Amino acid sequence: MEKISSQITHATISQVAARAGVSAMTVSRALRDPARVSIKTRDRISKAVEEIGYIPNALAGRLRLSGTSNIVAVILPSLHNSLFSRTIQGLSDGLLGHGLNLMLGDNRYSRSIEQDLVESFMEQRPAGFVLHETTHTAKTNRMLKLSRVPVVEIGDLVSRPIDAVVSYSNKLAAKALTMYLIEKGYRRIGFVSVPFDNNRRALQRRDGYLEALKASRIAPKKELILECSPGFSGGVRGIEILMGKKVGVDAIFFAGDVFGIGALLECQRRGLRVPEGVALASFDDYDISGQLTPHLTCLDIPRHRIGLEAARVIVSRSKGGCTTRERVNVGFNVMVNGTS
Amino acid sequence: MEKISSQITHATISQVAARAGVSAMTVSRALRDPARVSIKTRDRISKAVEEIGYIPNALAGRLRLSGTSNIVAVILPSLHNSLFSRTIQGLSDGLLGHGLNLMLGDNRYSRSIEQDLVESFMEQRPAGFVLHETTHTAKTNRMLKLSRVPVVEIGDLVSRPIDAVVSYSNKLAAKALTMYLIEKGYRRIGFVSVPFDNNRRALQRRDGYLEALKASRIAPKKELILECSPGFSGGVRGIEILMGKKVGVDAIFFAGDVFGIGALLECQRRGLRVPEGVALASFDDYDISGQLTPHLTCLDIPRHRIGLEAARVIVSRSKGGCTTRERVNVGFNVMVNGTS
DNA sequence: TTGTACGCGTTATCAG
DNA sequence: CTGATAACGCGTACAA
Repeated sequence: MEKISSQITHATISQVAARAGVSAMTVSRALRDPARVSIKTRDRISKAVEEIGYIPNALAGRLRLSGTSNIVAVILPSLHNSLFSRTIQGLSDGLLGHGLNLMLGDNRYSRSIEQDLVESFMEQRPAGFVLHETTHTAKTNRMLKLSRVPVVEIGDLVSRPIDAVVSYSNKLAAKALTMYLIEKGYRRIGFVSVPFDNNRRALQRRDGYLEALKASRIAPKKELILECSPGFSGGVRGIEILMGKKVGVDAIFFAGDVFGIGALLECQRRGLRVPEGVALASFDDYDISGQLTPHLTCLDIPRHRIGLEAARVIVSRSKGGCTTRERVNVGFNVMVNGTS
Repeated sequence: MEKISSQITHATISQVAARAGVSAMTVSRALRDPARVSIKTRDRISKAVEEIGYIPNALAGRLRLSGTSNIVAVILPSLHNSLFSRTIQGLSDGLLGHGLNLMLGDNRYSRSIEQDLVESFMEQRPAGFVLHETTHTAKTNRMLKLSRVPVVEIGDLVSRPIDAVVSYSNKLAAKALTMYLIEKGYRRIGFVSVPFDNNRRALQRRDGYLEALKASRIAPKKELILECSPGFSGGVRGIEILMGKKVGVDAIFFAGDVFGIGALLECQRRGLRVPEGVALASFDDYDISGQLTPHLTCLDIPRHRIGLEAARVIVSRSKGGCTTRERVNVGFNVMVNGTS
């Protein structure tokens, strides 16, 4: 890391003080607790502040308070995903007005990058962490626990979070949607996921799917479970393979990313009727889904609310509220629409 | 703003020093410039660092350097928009490996919120600002100029940026796409935008559209220019109105948000053939566009690259590189596809 | 109501 | 190669 030189100039509190003809302390007070400063002095100070464009130095201020910054560190797997945008927006909404700001990083689905980010962010002494990932390297866990900084995990409703968790159960959600398909009469239900390797959420969803089958005494078939790489093309590929001659499915559960949308559009291109030819269901209700006909049957996950609640938890903890383990289940809804 | 109490604990450099049996200074050196510390000492120190889980305090460090933090402040109109996700991802990619982190805020399309954010972020003494907006309040301008912090504006290729600009010309882009439509033979070209009020980018796009008409000696018609609120439904509304009986258009340019997609889907629902019944063109190539048939004719704006280049400029300036006004034109492409 | 002294955790400088 | 000292900008505690 090279040196960060700079022509950057910032007025200091003593410059304001000099200009206003008072001590630095009086300026500090005028800014923080105006009532304890005479009106006359206060006016002179405000004028000086305006004139030289003084902006307090939070680095110094927070340091003096021997404390943390007013930054909340957020680490998501990727920034290029509209689901996460909704969560980020929720966080921003929830932090607004509490003097807390967002610092953002993406771990590119890698635990080791997450570890680097946590370390780097920790150097800023953030007021809290929001992590989408729920499984971490040992070192990441150690850093987070040692610092006792508020941590909210949001990717899955784990039973033993580091600190707090705000999420939904990926497993139960997947199970619920699968059960719905079964009740609806479908028996050969395909399951298309992003690659399972090391992806806890994907595995949880698969488990949910399998549990639903088991509960209904339907034997799972290996050839009905697919791993596809993210993107619309994954959904297309899912249709290609599962609608191939040998497999034979009557419904497909697209359990990740934008697979469901890609699949629905591919069906339309193929002239394959949905749900008559094959029923489709997917995780998450994207904005675009509602524009397609038929509207995709899906799981509605309150992504924005996850951000909002995570923010609430961070705010509460950073003010010294609850400090015991906390689990917030935001739940999910099975949205029955036209593709099933 | 209430007090931020905290049980948060962080080891200090002197604790490491005590444990390693050296002075704080030696620890600092061992971390920053290992070559100047004997191997033996260095090992003892690393051990101590590991044991107590020491993470440097950037607040204190940067303060001593009387300088800026390693945070880059980014302010976008909204976080819930996949275009901005691409820019954010580009920024993240471009900052990666330079020891700079992202701090993020959304101004909700309001200049006064932007002003508050700039002030709040400035308190963190960021290494630079990236602003999507190109018109600011007087105070915002003042704060940014006074601090001499690197600023990159990215929303439009303005001629006199505060500091630097990395963008494309909204006007030329809109003009180019309109010209293309005209050359293609269309004469009654509708123009659908987000509301113009105070939105410089929207106005620039309209100007480009009007210039293209003028250059081709086509008289602009008021009834062909529409303002719709953001979202797919704006595109739907555009179709509803412009395809109504009285208007009569042969092509429509959707100059904002996801209008083009909403419009194309609405045409499909209506059984309106594209481009035979009406040609469609839109700003920005969304991921989903390529999945629709026909693929939308559009302007391809390199959103990710804008983030990347903006990051590059910030990095360069924060290292004391170029400090004169800088304009980076990332350009755009007219992507001719099936809807025209 | 206002000012002084000190310390937050770190690092540049200079001495040893 | 290592340590002592001072200073970064601000706010608590106390004194005036």
